[in-house]
Parts: sequence; structure tokens; C-alpha cells
Amino acid sequence: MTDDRTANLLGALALALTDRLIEETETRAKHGAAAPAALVSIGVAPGEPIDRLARTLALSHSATVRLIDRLAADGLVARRSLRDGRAVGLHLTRAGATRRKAILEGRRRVLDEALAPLSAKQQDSLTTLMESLLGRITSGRQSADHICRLCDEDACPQDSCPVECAVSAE
Amino acid sequence: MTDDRTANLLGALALALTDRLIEETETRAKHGAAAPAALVSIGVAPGEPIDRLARTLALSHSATVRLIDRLAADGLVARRSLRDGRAVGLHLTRAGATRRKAILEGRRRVLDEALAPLSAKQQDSLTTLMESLLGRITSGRQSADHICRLCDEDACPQDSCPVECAVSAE
DNA sequence: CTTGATATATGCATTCTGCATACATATAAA
DNA sequence: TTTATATGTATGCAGAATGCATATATCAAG
Repeated sequence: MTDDRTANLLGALALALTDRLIEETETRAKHGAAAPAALVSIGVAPGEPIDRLARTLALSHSATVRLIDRLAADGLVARRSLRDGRAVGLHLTRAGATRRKAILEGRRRVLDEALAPLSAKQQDSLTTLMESLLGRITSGRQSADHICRLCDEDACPQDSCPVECAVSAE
Repeated sequence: MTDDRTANLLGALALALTDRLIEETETRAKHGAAAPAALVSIGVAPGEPIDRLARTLALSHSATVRLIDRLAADGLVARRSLRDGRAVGLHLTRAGATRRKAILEGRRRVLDEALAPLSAKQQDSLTTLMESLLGRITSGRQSADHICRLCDEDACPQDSCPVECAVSAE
């Protein structure tokens, strides 16, 4: 079985890091913690409909519509019509893309600061361990998208992402 | 500098784990994500005033008062008068203590499941690495209490907690 | 006993959310 | 074609959680 203390430290670390990540990204997009995730996710897959974004964010459809309303009012997101006349394709405006970049940079800064005390070698071992944990946590396409909703895709190409791999391996 | 991918994986892992931890603990206490943290924290330090809890939870004072109102209405928390007539001492009722236990067990289950793919040796290395990260993230008493707001104290005695140590070392 | 600080509580507004529903469009069946 | 059903979006409404400003009670110091 797993060690009491290891489990406890993992829980504290996850919570502490997420607090910082939310705080950092939320202030850059306003409209709650889902807003930065929306900007990042739309940037990864432009043109996707609201319905899909709702699942990635794990929000209800109506909450997502309202979120897009707010981001559109801020000039960060634009709705475009699709072949399918029912759906709308979501895109970032130029300002939205800039904001997205700032969000990812803020996130990166928080993570860099946390990782600072580790040597290169230690970072490598941590990476290996995290790959195992992330693979385990993932359960299906929807779960994967949700986990990676704030990820910087450039830093983690699809074929090297343990979350994506876990989905493919199913 | 830190590796792109390592940083990214850490962010994804923290977010994914916290999602699960919140989901698990929130359903057991209702009244939002702060409620389980309140029950856990009150259990660690019974008799503390609302003001102190507010800082641990990183909530405004009024929000904390309302949260305690709700938890008291559910019969989980009791206010007792203190020597200082202005303040109230917070305590868990019997039902509150039971609920707290369930919260910690749920949290533990989530963490155990995530750690399952690691061998004992790997868990040891992970522990060492996390000690460094947690020490780095901590900044003062208030920050430490906040980080540990959902921790199981039995699993992590004060003198072995890297967060506590970071505070003492200041 | 007065003044200022501290701790709690409350009125009010705001934000974010979900549910139920309405509406438009697509898809399939008759 | 017409009809029925499913899908995607939008909106009315209500509820939960929160913060700010403020009121009240108590303590501590002069």
C-alpha cells in the first residue's frame, strides 16, 4: 500500500500549486477560474463548438455559453458560424491570443518557481514519476481534455503527453 | 532553468489531482470547497476563533462567518464562548468529527489511487522531491496553514512536515 | 472613562453556476 | 416531402458562495 506521508504530501502539494495557478491565471482573464482554461483550450483547438468546450471545462452548457458571452464582451473570443448551422465555432481574437499567452506565461512562472530547488537530475526523476501518475489518473478523451485544459501544448507535444498516450492506449 | 515539459506535467498533475480532491471532499461536506477544509482545520486546532480560520481558508471574515453558520446549521460545528468575549471558539460536534473522518478518508482514497502505479522505491523518491517543492512554496505561518488545510495531521506529524519546517526555519 | 483596536455578525450587491425551457438546425424515417 | 427525433445554442430564473461596508460588542491602554 501507499505510504501515509507520501499521500499526504502529494495532496498538499497539489492543492498548494493549484491555488497558485488559479490565482495567477484567474487574475489575467477575470470571470472565474474557468475563463483562463477556456482561452487556453480554444487556442489549442480553434473552431470547436461551445458544446465541446463545455465538456473540456466540465461546466454545464449554459454556464459555458455565459462564459463565452463574457469573454466575447471583453473582445477576447469570437463566435463564427459553422457548416452546421446549429453550432458556433469559437476562436480567439488577436487580443484573446495575447491574453492566452500571458496566462501561459504566468502559469509557467509559478511552476518554475516551485521547481527551482530541484537539480536537473531530480527534475528528470520527477518527470518520470509524474508520467506514471498522470497516466493513471486519465480516463478517456473527456477526462484528458479536462486535465490538460491549462496546458501549454508547445511544451508538451501530443505524442509525448502521458495523458494523451493513456487515451490512445485504451 | 527548468524543463518545459516537466513544468507542464507538474501543472497538469496538480490540477488533475486537485479536481479530484475537491470533488471528493466537497460532496461530503456540501457548502463549497471551503467547507471540508474548515472541518479538517477545526479538527486540527479546536477552539480557535473564526478570524484565524478565515486566514487559514483564505476567505474573507464575513464569508467564513456564513460558512460556519451553514456548518452549524448542519450540526457539524459548534460555537463556544471564550474568555475573550468578542471571539467564539470553534469546535466539531460528534457528527462533525465523523464527517471530518470521512473527508480525510475520501481524500486518502483519491491519493492512493493516483500513487498506485509507483513502486515503494519510486514513492520514496517522490517523497523526497515533494519535500523540496513544498518547502519552497511555503512562505510564512499563514501560507503554511493554508497549504495544509486539508491535510491529515496523523499522517504527517508536525516535526516531519516540510511545510511546518519551512516556517520554523525562517 | 474615553479612545482605539479587535472579533463577530449582518445588509446588500455581485459573480458564477445549474436547471428548465425555448428555439433553430440537422438527421432519419415514413 | 413531411414528420419525428436528436443536437447545439441561447435565455429566464433561482440558488449558492463570496466580498464590501457597516453595525455591534468586547478588550486594552491611557
